Amino acid sequence: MNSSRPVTIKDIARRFRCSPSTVSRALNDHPAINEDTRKNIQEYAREVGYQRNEVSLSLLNKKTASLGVVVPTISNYYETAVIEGLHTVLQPMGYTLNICVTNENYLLEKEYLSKLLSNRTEGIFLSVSQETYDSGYYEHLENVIQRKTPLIFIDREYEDFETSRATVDDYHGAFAAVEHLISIGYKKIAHLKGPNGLTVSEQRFKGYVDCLKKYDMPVQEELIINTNFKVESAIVPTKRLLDMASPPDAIFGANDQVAIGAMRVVKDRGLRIPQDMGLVGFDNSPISAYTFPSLTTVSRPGRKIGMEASRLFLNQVNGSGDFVHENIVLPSELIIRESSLRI
Amino acid sequence: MNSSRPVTIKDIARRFRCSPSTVSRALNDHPAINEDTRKNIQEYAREVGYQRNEVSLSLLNKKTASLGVVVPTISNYYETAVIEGLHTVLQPMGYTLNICVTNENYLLEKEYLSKLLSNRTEGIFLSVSQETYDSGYYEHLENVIQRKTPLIFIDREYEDFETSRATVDDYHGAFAAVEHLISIGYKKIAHLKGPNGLTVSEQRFKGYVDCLKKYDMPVQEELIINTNFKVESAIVPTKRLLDMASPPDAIFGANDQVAIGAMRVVKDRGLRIPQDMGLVGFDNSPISAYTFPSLTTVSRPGRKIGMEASRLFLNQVNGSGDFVHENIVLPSELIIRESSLRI
DNA sequence: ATAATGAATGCAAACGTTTGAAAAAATTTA
DNA sequence: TAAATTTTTTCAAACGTTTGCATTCATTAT
Repeated sequence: MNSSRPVTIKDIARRFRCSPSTVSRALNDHPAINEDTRKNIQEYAREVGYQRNEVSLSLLNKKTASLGVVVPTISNYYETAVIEGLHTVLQPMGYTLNICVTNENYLLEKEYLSKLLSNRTEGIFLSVSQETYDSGYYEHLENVIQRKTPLIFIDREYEDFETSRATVDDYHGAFAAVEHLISIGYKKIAHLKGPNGLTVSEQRFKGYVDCLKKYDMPVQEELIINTNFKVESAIVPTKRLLDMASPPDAIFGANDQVAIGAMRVVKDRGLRIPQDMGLVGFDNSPISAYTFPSLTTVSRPGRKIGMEASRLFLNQVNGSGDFVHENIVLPSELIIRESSLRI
Repeated sequence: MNSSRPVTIKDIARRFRCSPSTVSRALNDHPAINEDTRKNIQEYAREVGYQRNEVSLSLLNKKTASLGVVVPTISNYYETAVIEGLHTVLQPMGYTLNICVTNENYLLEKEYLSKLLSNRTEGIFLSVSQETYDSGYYEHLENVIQRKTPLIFIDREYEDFETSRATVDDYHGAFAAVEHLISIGYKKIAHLKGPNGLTVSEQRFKGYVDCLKKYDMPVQEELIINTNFKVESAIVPTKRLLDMASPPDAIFGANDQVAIGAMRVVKDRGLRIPQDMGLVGFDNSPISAYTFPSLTTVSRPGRKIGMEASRLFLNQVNGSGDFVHENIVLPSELIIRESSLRI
């Protein structure tokens, strides 16, 4: 009663004066077990709250049914949507997700990967941290590759690694967003860029630049300012844009958060959106539809990414040895709302 | 080279024609091992990418260093803040967090708890799902208690369970919010309530009701409408409020999301905030400071809750047997911003 | 009664690691 | 050179479970 040691098969065996094998078979409904024995043992097991020790089974079968999800953050809508997608597919298959948050920190990422391998995780979904990306380190991944643990990149990738990958087409999403602003008639479009070095930031930035070029519009250094993807980080940059001698008439934010930050500053200055200033975000976060005015944005199918990534993993696990890595790129979709609809 | 079986201590022992014990001791810097042997073995181990199998160690030591975090959702700011708090304290201590999302589903919650126990998780942080709460089921918890696995409730609780618990003082937060609206001079205050049955919803609701009563203001059924805590769910209810013969002049939203939904509807109707309509939310989510007007709200220290919950867990683990359960209630704080500052 | 069958159970090894105690090997001391 | 000491290594058991094979026991057929 006061001993909290979990009851084991051996305990039950002692109680019934039989061998552990018999108990194991009884609990697993093995046919070669006497009906009465089976019933008695099962009943007793239920009574004393027996729960099979999965750790020992993992050791025996070399299967842990657990997967690692290593992400830089979980405080954005998109990341949680991805996790939800992974969950939707993998949970019903008996997998447990081990979510590790690196806070964009290389050392933590490294430690997590090592720990996951030590715990014999059967697969790893990785969105590399910014620090890792910046530094160009990749030794911590070699171990994963060497061990042939399936590794699926989410969003961020190393070009020179042979792995599967699921990504949103940030480039074309950004391109479409800027093209839309141009089509409406905005002439001078600024960009609140995401953190340097991240694939998502750079791809969106590239979409922005290429679109301007396509329409023979100048790409002006002073119209491109960095943020860290958080609301606050858009405040100062936006003020700087508005303080310019000839300020932009539209802003393309690298995500909804910074667009919303910009929206606030613009309105504070008494400018009207979209008449005086056009505004586009990225993510299609739930709140973007309910700002005032509602925010034109680019949808990013996080849930789908999670589900696709799961599929890639399952392919790799179930497939034969000569498995070919896939690179899934899901389209992003421009969602036109009030913040850019100047008539 | 092509065999992906992880290299074990036995493999290394074979290679050096020594016993596994020697290898184990060499890798762990045991003093009774010859310096040369140690160096050779360590070098070779590094070369072949040896990583200790933690599963076998878990079995041996009956320690898994993994903790379960069972929450209904991770798509809100608050929940992720809590997880971050847990993380901050527990990660450096070597614990791995196993995050399980129940989607407010009883069966899933039950399955997760059972799985966590089977995996010999050393502690569980639980915010029970709404379904569980509604149904009043608790058998799935008995197992946890019986096994003496430390169980820390976060926010939601069962009154009749002897466990530790960390919570925000929703009641007084809500009370303060409504009192603030009254002090400003708002006369008819509506409430966009959270899902019925949840402690957080009910406590905030109770704070609202009690505050009205304190100031001899009537509690009117038709001014209290349910939402599901999401932005969209505030739209129809707010419209219904505004369509009333004599509509309210202030709205207290059960969280920031619904307050922001309400804000949108109110502005669509051409009403001014805070002049024609006062508005208060709950959570102090990052975006609430940057809406236009910025949203008066009640801060909810999610990070702190996570850290406190960690502390409760550690107390229970390190403490002596005659451990007394603690019930931490952190204060929430009214953050006054523009949406309620009618002068 | 005995051999042959079938049903029910037990034995032992395996998964990978650690660890106290014993053994072996090397070194020092007398 | 033998004994004593120290250093280094090995043995064996343990963690909890499963499973092929061997064993026991009861039943049936001869």
